[in-house]
Amino acid sequence: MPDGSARTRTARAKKVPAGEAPAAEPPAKDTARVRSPDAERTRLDIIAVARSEFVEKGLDGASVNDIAARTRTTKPMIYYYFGSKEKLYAAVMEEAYGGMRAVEQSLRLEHLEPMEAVRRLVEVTFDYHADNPDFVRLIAIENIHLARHIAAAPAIAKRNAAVIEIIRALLKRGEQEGVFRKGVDPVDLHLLISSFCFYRVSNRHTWSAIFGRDVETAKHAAAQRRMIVEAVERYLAA
Amino acid sequence: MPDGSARTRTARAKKVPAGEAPAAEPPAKDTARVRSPDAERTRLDIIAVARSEFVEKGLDGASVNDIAARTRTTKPMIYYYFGSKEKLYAAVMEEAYGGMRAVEQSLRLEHLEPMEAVRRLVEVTFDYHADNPDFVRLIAIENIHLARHIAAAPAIAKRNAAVIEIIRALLKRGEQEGVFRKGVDPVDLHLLISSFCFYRVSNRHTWSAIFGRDVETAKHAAAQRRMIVEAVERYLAA
DNA sequence: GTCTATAAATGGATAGAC
DNA sequence: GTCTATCCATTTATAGAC
Repeated sequence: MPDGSARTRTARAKKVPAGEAPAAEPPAKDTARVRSPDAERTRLDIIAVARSEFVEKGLDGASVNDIAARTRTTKPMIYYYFGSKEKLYAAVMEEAYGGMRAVEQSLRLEHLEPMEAVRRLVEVTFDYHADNPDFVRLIAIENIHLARHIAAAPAIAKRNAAVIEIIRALLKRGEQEGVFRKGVDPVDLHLLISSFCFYRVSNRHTWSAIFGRDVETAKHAAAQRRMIVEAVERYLAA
Repeated sequence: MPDGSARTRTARAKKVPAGEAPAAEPPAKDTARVRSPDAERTRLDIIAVARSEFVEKGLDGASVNDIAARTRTTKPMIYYYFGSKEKLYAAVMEEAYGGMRAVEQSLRLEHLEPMEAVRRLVEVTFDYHADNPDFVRLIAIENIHLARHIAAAPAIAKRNAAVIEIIRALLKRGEQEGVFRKGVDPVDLHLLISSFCFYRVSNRHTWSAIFGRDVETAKHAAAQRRMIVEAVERYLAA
């Protein structure tokens, strides 16, 4: 089993963790001091193309040949940089969570009334998923593969679990002010919010095939946005 | 593009819809009068094995070789019965929705008070998803493939859209009795319920990788079940 | 209807020159 | 670091005997 990708290694001193063949000294990838500007440019090019291919066709559906063809470089370079198709995919996954994380960090909910803060949290979560269907697809694909690749990269988990603390603080404040009920679990609340925002994007194809409704219609999207906001507000109300 | 699979054809009189090569008279599959009992047995055997392989590895990840190996028959037979890997997958998909549909039909909500009926609807939906993770995976996989295969089989859509009428009737009754608010869209309500029940199963792997919580723990499952019931009840309350 | 054997293409991955 | 050319396993799919 791979360790996620070479990216997680930060210290040059550390050698290959003893097990696989060293494979011709992979490029040391310090974000601080990059070996070659071109190398990093090539690397980002590969990641961008790979992301789009994996989004469209999944891990098994995508082919390294096709990825290489859309790159400015060639197939052996992909293996030189990433070692395998699966490690390339893992590198794509690692970047995928970045956006939502950034949004969550910029929320600054502590300046708002608790109920107002919840509304904002839900709306922001809704909008992010609606605006980033590629992100949603990547997560769905990763779940098909049992989250093997993000499970192998603990850094991802650590950074992402931060939302829970934001929600926990908000719940506590709301309880103390008497506007929220007591005993709500922050992880479960996050589940309630995320599930709706995610599912309406991830399952929009079966949904529109079965119910003949284009979920993405602006009119329905707005109604659904109001719906989840209100559902969460009412659920939390004291 | 295929029409879904040979299964949807009911009349023997109908010939191949003009386009592809007839390919050696595919087995006429009337559920009423089956040609050979063994043939139907073989067919069901293939479907069962294929379902399990597709569930585990997805459409692209599964291989016809592996499916055939686990069957009591051989690879050419799979092509004889289904024509292609993708049509075999489509046949699996067509059966996938059967269970949930059956559950919905047996609900008999009209004998319950509206609020009690909603609770029951939510609980049954929750339990079905929790007890059938394979079903959830198939739907997730189908969405990765843009629901191409169920979109090609309109019969699936028609049968499944029936829940909406059940919900619509329930909402109307609740409104008239004054216990439900007005103006709730039945499709959106179905979305609110389904999203939570589906997502907590479909995304349990990334979820447990990130939040380190096994969603399937009985304790958490029970809490989440109460949560979605209560969230929907409060959302609907007049 | 059911099998053995194989075609034909594509897949991931590398050797080795520069 | 980057490329050309290629290896070899695996894949979907069929031909053809029975």
